[in-house]
Amino acid sequence: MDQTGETRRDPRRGRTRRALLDAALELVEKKDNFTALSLRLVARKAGVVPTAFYRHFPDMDALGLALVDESFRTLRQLMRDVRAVGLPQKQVISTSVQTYVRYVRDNARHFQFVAKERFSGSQPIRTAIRQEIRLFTSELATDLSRIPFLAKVSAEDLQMMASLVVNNMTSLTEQILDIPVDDRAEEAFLARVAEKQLRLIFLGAASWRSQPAQ
Amino acid sequence: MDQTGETRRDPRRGRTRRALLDAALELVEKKDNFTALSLRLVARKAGVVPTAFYRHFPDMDALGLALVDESFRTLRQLMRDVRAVGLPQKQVISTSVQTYVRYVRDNARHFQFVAKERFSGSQPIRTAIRQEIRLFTSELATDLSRIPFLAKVSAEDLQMMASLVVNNMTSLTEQILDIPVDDRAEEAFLARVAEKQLRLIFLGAASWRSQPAQ
DNA sequence: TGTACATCAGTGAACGCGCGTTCACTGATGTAC
DNA sequence: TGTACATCAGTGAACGCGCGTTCACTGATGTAC
Repeated sequence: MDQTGETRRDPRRGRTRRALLDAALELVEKKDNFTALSLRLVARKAGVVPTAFYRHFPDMDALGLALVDESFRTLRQLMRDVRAVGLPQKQVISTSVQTYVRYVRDNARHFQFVAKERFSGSQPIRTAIRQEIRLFTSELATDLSRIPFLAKVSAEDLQMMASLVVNNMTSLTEQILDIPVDDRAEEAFLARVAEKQLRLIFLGAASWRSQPAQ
Repeated sequence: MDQTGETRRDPRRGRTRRALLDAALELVEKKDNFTALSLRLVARKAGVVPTAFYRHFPDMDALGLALVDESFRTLRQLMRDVRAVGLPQKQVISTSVQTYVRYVRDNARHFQFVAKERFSGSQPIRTAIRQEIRLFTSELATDLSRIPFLAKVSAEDLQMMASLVVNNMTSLTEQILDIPVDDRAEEAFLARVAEKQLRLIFLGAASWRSQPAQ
């Protein structure tokens, strides 16, 4: 009854689990996507025999869901940190984009995994990712509602604006992941475009309702 | 020398090729993604023996590239038609979104394929899709440059705006594909949100440069 | 601290299966006369 | 139009391979005394 994983003290348990997760992340980059991985391949990369896999996950889907969870747990942490610290209002967009790009770089394998599985993963994995993104968008909508010039925007329109922002950050993420890690020039260019896009969105948002049609 | 496919008159050739393409499209919906399909499975679904596959494509990647080509060829045709006809300026956004949503529904399998393979396909397939989207975005930027209130916007900023629009149409596409075909209410809701997002973008675009920062 | 025991992480052999690709073939179809 | 021939789309057997999963096992590690 008390074997919920918390009480299992064998240190190998945690190490091998970590090794399996890391092996999967590495192999996703090399083999196009997660579905293309085999249990045996992941076990081999992690340095254990195939049957050892079952000590940690019932199947590959369970491992994939653990990766989804990890990916968004750290992203939520980032958002919480940013909210707690607050940002200099002056270049809030520029700073946010810079921070985010660095974060994507630092967690490239997790973002790569999510980008790839968002549409082409197994049904449970797709559902889990979609749910996380929906949650994230709602949290952003709440943040937006606190911005003075958006005070009068309806809840539905705030969601609409939040998803506009999320769509474009998603696109930025995927573009960042597509360029070589050392191409700082291209990275800076993509960041600059994303900044402009966000500025344009907020420009539109600021005059929303006040003059809704062209 | 003259055997470029044009001169091969056996009617079975075209029929089986079509059957293979259709089989792959159908199986992509059922099996999560294209990489997960096997040559044997596609051949079986198309009603031919595995070896017959090689009469039409050297490997699965070649079939995938043919599907990418088909998908964007028809999309480009739609765009050309829209440009030729022109749209009533009054509800240009609303009409465009309606037309596009209907088009996505009518070609759901092709769009599904592209959405899934854009990030998780094999390298050649990803590259082909990316190239098509880049081309599409550039064409849209050209269209935007003809809009009077965008006449003074720089080429780079037009690209930036075009990619903003494409990102959000892409997201709309993927959301449309995710809901059941008969859920017209949800479909209408998604279309309405997309319309608002485009209106907000054009609102921002209209005041771009005239007052670049908030 | 030292020992005896229980737990369970990891092993290794075995299985049946679907895979991509090869090869020699069959027979339907289009073409030349 | 009718026939003889060439082309090549589709067949079917065979191969070696990596797969997921089963099972009985070994031995490292933590715990109770």
